Amino acid sequence: MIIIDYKDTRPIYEQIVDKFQQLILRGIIQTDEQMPSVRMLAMELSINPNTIQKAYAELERQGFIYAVKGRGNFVAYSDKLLEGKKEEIRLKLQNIYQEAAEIGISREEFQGYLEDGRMS
Amino acid sequence: MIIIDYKDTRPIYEQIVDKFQQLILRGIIQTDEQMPSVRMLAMELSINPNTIQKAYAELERQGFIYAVKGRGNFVAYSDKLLEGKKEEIRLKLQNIYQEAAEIGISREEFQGYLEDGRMS
DNA sequence: TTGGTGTATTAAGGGTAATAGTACAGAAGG
DNA sequence: CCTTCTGTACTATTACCCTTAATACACCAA
Repeated sequence: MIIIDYKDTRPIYEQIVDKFQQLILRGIIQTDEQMPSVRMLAMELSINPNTIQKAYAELERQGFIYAVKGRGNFVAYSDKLLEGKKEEIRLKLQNIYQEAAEIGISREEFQGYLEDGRMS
Repeated sequence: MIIIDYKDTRPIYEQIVDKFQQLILRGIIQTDEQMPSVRMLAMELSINPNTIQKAYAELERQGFIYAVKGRGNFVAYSDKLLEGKKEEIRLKLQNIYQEAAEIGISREEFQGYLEDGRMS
């Protein structure tokens, strides 16, 4: 379900956060479904429980999951999460467009990248 | 010419690299023009010469400048640099589009972000 | 010769990521 | 009640990267 990419320069906990965001937003893990326990997932990925703990704390902070002491972590999906993610993507797109503009790429040329790329 | 943003989480040397890439790609500093000396720029920005040195080494590695011992660093612009930067932007755009697709955003919706944003 | 240039080296500090180990509290089931 | 699972909290340690600091050396030009 989760795979760590050690070639990725981002920290492990961040990769885990992103992966679970995807799984939740795409409905692969559904509302109120139980997340893997901190210790189980740590064992499975051969990393330290503290790292999972950090990822789960972040997911809870962002509203993706909720924790019940003694029972586990559960998915707390709502439409607001999807909207938040969309907004994040809008911002990233803006930043790239700005970066393109800064080196003299016109809006038309930029849009062209999206057209002829036909990105998978 | 160069301003360091201490609120930025990226390392200083990376900010300097990016800034000079822009200045060179936009033609504000032109081919064979002399770069500020390592020591001078360090003084001006109130940072350590080693940090500038690291930025210049990276710029040289990427082909943006060339160094002449005892004389200074000079701009080595060529069209290939602009093409390289465009390719980098294309890749970033692809990654974002893929991220959008992964949470169920259609190509049309994604293109819409570019239209109605009217990004400055 | 003097002063400015790039370059290399070593040492030290600070921050963050990750690991390791321990401890405590709550829930579930026998 | 007891055991075992769960989350949570805390400290210590290791490792890596960024940055500063202080030198030292080689090269070029005036």
